[in-house]
Amino acid sequence: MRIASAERRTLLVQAALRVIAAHGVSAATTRAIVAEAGMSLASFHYAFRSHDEMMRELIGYVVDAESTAAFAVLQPGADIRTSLRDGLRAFLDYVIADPGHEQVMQELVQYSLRTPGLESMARDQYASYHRAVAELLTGGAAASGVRWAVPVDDVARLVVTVTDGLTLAWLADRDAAAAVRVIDFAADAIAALAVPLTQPIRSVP
Amino acid sequence: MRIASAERRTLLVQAALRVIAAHGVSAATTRAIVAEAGMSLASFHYAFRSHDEMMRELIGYVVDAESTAAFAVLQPGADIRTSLRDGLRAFLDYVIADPGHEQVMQELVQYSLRTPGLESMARDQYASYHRAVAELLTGGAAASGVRWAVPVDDVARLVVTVTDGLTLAWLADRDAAAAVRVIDFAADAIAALAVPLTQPIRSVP
DNA sequence: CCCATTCTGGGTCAACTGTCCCAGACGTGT
DNA sequence: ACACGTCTGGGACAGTTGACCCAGAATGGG
Repeated sequence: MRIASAERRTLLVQAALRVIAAHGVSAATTRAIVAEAGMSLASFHYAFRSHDEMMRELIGYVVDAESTAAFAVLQPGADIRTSLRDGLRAFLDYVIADPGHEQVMQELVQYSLRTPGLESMARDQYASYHRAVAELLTGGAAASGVRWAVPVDDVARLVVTVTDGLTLAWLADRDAAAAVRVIDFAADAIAALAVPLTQPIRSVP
Repeated sequence: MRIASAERRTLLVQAALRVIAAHGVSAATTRAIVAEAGMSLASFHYAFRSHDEMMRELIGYVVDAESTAAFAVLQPGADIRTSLRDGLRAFLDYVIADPGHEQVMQELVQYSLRTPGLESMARDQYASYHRAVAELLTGGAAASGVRWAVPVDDVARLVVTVTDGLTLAWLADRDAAAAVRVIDFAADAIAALAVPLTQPIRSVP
């Protein structure tokens, strides 16, 4: 093999993610990971200097993956309230369909916060969320012919606050109906922050 | 000693909580806990059959503690929007003052969700939160001369959703100003669910 | 004061962890 | 075909973990 060096790192990271999704961060031991990847212990330490180094790369990997996963389809013409509601419901459906994935994200944030030297990665993870949602909100507003009356970054933080709270509560009590009620309320409330875009915005009125 | 049996269990649980707050769930090993409690290994296994049994009791302990910790002071006469905003801000101040505590709560939820046989404790934890917040909301509404236009349990879930999302984001990026903006928005939006209580409610109008 | 019960100190055990090592298999360029 | 660098298998290591065991200290009732 020739190009395997970086690729095998990715294979090990993905195997580690499968182990974490199935049994949690604490079960992601070096041996469990290589077993999942079908490799031997020596291969692991040939690709990574240490288990910690692999975890660092893993967190960077999920942050990148998350920031490019725009799991919302913007429908031009729909009003912003409907777009928000549909987007949040799609997110909930996704969590319900694959609870392991969001649980991994939550666990990795905790892991980052707890591991010396990795605290900044938790910040990066949230910055990545906020940026992705802000882009979605900007696109959604344009598609609905509105603009945000407050900075879009603030609106993005609201949305992420809701999705996080929503996810945690659903993971704990699996009450999807209650989650939908939260979504409908949040969509209404957040949509109220959008104002009609009658005129192109100009700097000096 | 005579009554030490139950008391020593509590002492060990509290020592375990201190260890978890300082270094996370994974650091809460039997030896670290007895060191924190100033006991010997034998004492631990005299009080608890196993480390797992202690963790189960620990989670029950924090759920009980949380449900009786009404960390909000209701001010009669204040309007409900102000009460909500002040209550949420007080919660944020508390998180900022003692980040370890809420981080422990988050970690314990993840631990419950991951540990076979403890999944129901995560549900209990959230049921406990929702019940406590619902009581607070009922009291707050009464103190402000309003009533909730939707079931108070739904309002409670909204509040818990916000506090969870708020806490996670702040733990990650420590942006208190952004958290306050979220709070102010949430207080406005949720207060809109309250309607004036002009008449005593009667079953048949 | 003595004795039975309750507790503890220290040692021990097997299991598991991350890490390392080395002989040898593999593929590649010549 | 050959030699060389790249990789892997299996084994080993020290450290840590949860659990246990037993002799003996502490304690309180008689």
